[in-house]
Amino acid sequence: MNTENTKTAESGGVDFIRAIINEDNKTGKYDNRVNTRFPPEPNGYLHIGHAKSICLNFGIARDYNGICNLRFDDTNPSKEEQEFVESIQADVKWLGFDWEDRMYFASDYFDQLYEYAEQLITSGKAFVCDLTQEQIREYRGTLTTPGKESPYRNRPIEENLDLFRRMRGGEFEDGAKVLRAKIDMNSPNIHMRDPVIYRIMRTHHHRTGDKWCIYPMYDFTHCISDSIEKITHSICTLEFEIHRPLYDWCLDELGIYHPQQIEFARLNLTYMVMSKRMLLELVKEKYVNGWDDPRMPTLAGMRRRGYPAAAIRAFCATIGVTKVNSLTDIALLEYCIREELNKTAPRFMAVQRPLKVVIENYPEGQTEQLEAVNNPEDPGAGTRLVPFTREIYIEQDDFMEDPPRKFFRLAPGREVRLRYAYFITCKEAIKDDAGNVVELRCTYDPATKGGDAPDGRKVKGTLHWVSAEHGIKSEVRLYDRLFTAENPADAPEGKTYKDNLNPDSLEILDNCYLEPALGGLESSCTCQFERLGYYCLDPDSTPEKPVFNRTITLRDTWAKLRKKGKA
RNA sequence: UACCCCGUGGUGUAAUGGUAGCACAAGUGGUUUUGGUCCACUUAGUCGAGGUUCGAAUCCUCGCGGGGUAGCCA
Repeated sequence: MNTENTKTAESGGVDFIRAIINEDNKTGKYDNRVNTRFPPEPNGYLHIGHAKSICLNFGIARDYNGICNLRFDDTNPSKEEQEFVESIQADVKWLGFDWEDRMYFASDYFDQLYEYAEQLITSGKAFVCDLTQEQIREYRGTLTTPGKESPYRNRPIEENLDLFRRMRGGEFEDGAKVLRAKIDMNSPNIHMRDPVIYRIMRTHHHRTGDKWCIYPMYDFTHCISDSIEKITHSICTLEFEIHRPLYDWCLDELGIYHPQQIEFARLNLTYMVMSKRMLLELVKEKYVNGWDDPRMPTLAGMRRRGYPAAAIRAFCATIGVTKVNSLTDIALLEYCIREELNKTAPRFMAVQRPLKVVIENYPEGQTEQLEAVNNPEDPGAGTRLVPFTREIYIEQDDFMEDPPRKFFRLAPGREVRLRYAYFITCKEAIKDDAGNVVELRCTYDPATKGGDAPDGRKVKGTLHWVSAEHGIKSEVRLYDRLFTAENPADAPEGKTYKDNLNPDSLEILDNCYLEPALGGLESSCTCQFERLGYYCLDPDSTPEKPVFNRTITLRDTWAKLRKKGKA
């Protein structure tokens, strides 16, 4: 077993949590055991922020030859659904992690949790309180003023036990009574002011059905669940820092095995929101087309968008783990995606906005099969044949009638290379009545077959193309950032994050042409459309009409030049 | 204004009392049958003031700034 972690391929190095574990292993605190857990509540889909936690927890287990459990924190049935339980499992697996036979549910512990609650009552550390919700709030005090004790605080133990059993038995209305830990109403930490640990709630639970009408609260459940599972390091996000004294209190009062809670800063990404409430709203109010909309920061959305799991893992390793509240530039994620895809994605040619080109001196009816490289980064990927004909499509952006200085593509009288094919020269641009260029008449040089001129002459531009006769018609969906503000959740007075929605986050192109090899593509594979970007097949595809999602564009220095007005 | 946490280039991080480094972003050149990739280079940082020390991003004090916490949510 590794007791000291140094560096592994997928972890960024020794973060502060691994440093704590190294120290614990030095002192033998947990007998050099490492057991983490990923504990989502099944009330929504997992997002990239969860990926950070998953990579951390499963990554630590991997690095120390320990184990990581998947545990559903399902103690509030009013928000939880089986659909989410399933999507969470699918997403963790897709990300590349395996909990093996260790999938647990907090609801599996309801019986034990109940016993521990009785134990707390018996030791005089918990009481049944009849105060209303509003009264409890008043008695709690505020951030700057102490609370005051509930009049029910000193009920005899036997009475508390009896009342709690009758709560479980369904004798009282929802909300009529709660079980509270008896700690300290003067604590500067509000979470220690006799926190509620059980409430009456007649809600059907997605796993335990109607067996229970009382449900334990997070603070009581989580520490005990960790204890039951013999977790060593219970890693959670910063907002639970203030809950740690309660976590420790419960386990100490119960006198049971005591894991160590460690908090880290959650992920924030520019131009994205990560709150479950907001994501749920985007879905319910149809600002996006479901949880797996490719614009969503959900893992399901990113998967559909074509982001490789390896890229997300690399991203999580790159951002590191600290306690600093931060806002990570989405460009870093995009870099990781491009880096992964550049290595792995097979290349193809596709035209998004077609402009017909007729090669006047190319024989009518002739088809040549030209050899194209599948991936210049991977010689083992081999080659394929692409059909070339007299009429082809090129990209509208690749022609300008009156080009600026630094435009290297096609223009009247100019010669360019068609990738893997021939040099062509533009002879004439044909326009419609409105003056739009609708067709180009060109000639080709037969001696340049394959793309090289025997006389050594050079061209500045190389264009992608698709045979008009052989091209597969397709729909392509172009995605842009969902929000226009760097930090959409941080909206000005009177506005909400929804006012920061980008109205142009989705553009649908329905007249695109694909080279024939794209017809037999596997749906799970993200490929490159040369010179355009990375794309993947969407589940909306039909045999008649494939639909592609643009995962991300290639880096485009030409677009950057134009944007800055330098060209 | 109570308690807790956190402040290193534009962004994310490393340096655990001993040369402030890496990545992204930005920019400049080179290579190139993808204006991709790749390569080289440039810009730019320890929140502030004291203190301890031969030596401080690191330890101490006081400020300043940011975040969290008042669910019968997690």
